[in-house]
Amino acid sequence: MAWTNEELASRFAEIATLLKLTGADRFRVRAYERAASAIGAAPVDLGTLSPEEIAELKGIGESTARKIAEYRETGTIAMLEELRARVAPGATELLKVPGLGPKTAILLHERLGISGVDQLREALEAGRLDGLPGLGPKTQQNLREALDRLGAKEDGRVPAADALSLAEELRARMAAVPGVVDAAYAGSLRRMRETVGDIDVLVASDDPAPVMAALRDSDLVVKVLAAGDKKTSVLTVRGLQADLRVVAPEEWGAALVYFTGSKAHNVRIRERAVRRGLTLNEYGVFDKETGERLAGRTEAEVYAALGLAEIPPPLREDTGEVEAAAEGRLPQVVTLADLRGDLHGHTDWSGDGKAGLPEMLEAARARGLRWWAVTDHAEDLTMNGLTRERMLAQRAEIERLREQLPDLEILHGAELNIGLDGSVDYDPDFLAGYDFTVASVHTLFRRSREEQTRRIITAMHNPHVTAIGHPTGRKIGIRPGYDVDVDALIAAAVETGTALEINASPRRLDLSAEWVRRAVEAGATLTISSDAHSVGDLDNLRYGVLTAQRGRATPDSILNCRDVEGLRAFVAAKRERWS
DNA sequence: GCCGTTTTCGGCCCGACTGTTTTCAGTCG
Repeated sequence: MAWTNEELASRFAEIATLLKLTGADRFRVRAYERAASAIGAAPVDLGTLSPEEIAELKGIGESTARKIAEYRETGTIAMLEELRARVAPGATELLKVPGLGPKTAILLHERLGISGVDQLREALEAGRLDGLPGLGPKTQQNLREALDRLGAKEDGRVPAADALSLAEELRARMAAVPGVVDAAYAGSLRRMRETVGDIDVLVASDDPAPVMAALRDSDLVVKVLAAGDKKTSVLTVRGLQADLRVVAPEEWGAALVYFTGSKAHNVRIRERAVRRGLTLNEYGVFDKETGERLAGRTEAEVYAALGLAEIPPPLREDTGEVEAAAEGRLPQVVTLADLRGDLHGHTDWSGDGKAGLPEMLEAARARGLRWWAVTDHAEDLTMNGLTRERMLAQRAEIERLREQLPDLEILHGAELNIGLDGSVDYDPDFLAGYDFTVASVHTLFRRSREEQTRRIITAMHNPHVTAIGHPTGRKIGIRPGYDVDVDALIAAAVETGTALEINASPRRLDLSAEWVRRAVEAGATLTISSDAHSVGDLDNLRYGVLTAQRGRATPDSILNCRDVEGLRAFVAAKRERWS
């Protein structure tokens, strides 16, 4: 079964871009952009639906449905081919230059025949842009600098893992400025997208000037891109743009909604506001007739004024969440407060753990967890693994610590290694001594899809394997992971009663939100696991929760939302059924 | 091109900032 949505979405996005370059009506362009996003986010493979069913999806009408059918039948779309023939091949890359939009791209092409960034560079150097309307010396200089930055990075987005610490640092510095009531990072980072294009920091204060100055003068900033009374944009040391917006405290909720996005979500709720005789902007919800202010201090207040339940940030992608919130059928997604324990964590008993067992346990307890599974590496991982003897010694140590930490339940587990044949470390009797195990692939990534899939499914049939760790092995921005049929893993997880991990490390987020959604729909049980190697890593659980929210997972799908008896019952059920 | 608490046509989100515009267009988010 081919999964064609992503491919289709990119074709429609291309149509939208090409239409812009032909000067098409902007609403028509927006319709294609919406169609692309609706296709990309559809929870079912459009290859399996009839044209009538496809046209029922929000944002997809008759015309788009016809083009989808055409693409399925012929492998292409005539309109797209015509546009490709009309627009010069390099023209779309002009739109990737910050500050250069469709109007300027068309102007450059019509007046100077420019249809690519290299041609633009040459024309700038030769002074051929002089005298064109709207392209004075400042604009030309901005274009030169934008072209230089464009050459320095491959694409504009970086893994969220690379932006989080900088965002947190910026937030903390802004929060420390006198007069600041609240500070948060927003944008795609708050929605927990896997990659982000910039960092958005929002501050509530009645005195914006010192906050703006604190950012401009920061040692984290290499260039100020724009500086106004309400908004400042800078380029940071890591080449990532950061936008700062300061609002009054009573505007905080409205600004947080606006700055968190997504853009498509904002457009959707503003349309809803207009239909109800209201105006929504970053300062609040207002009555259109009287101008009276109706909401703005909190996000919940803003959504309520629009007749909506509060929508968790990861769901704000205009993929049906607004309609669901209006009809009271928003999924009650898992929250950090729902987590009672953590099922994957390391100590310095493993070669790669950085903190001692007592420290890790105390840190888990301090974060409000009721139980914590110690899962150091098993012996087959030669560098970091523990022998049987060391494992038994650790178990004895845990026994002692249980008396010292009466309000934290300690589970003794292990992170097992899945061999190429699907076997795991130790023998069945030894494995039966663990309270819980997670089994992961750590070696031989470059095997075929069939081998990898068979390997993991075989491990799932082991009665002592409770969960599969980081099921695809990817590291965002570093490596794609091994080739594996995740749909088959999900089916086997349901069949065998094995849990699938949502590894909460921002570098992994594995399973991804898209796979979480499909696993939840298939009825699988998931874990949200920190995979902590240090005390601070325990805070990564929140990124796992946000990923689970993006995948619309509710607490009943998440193993670590159960109390410890519930967890033990899950482990026992699988052992009894398959032993 | 899509869509309907204004329902099959006439609308389609809203504001900040920049530069070159002497009142606003273009771009961005």
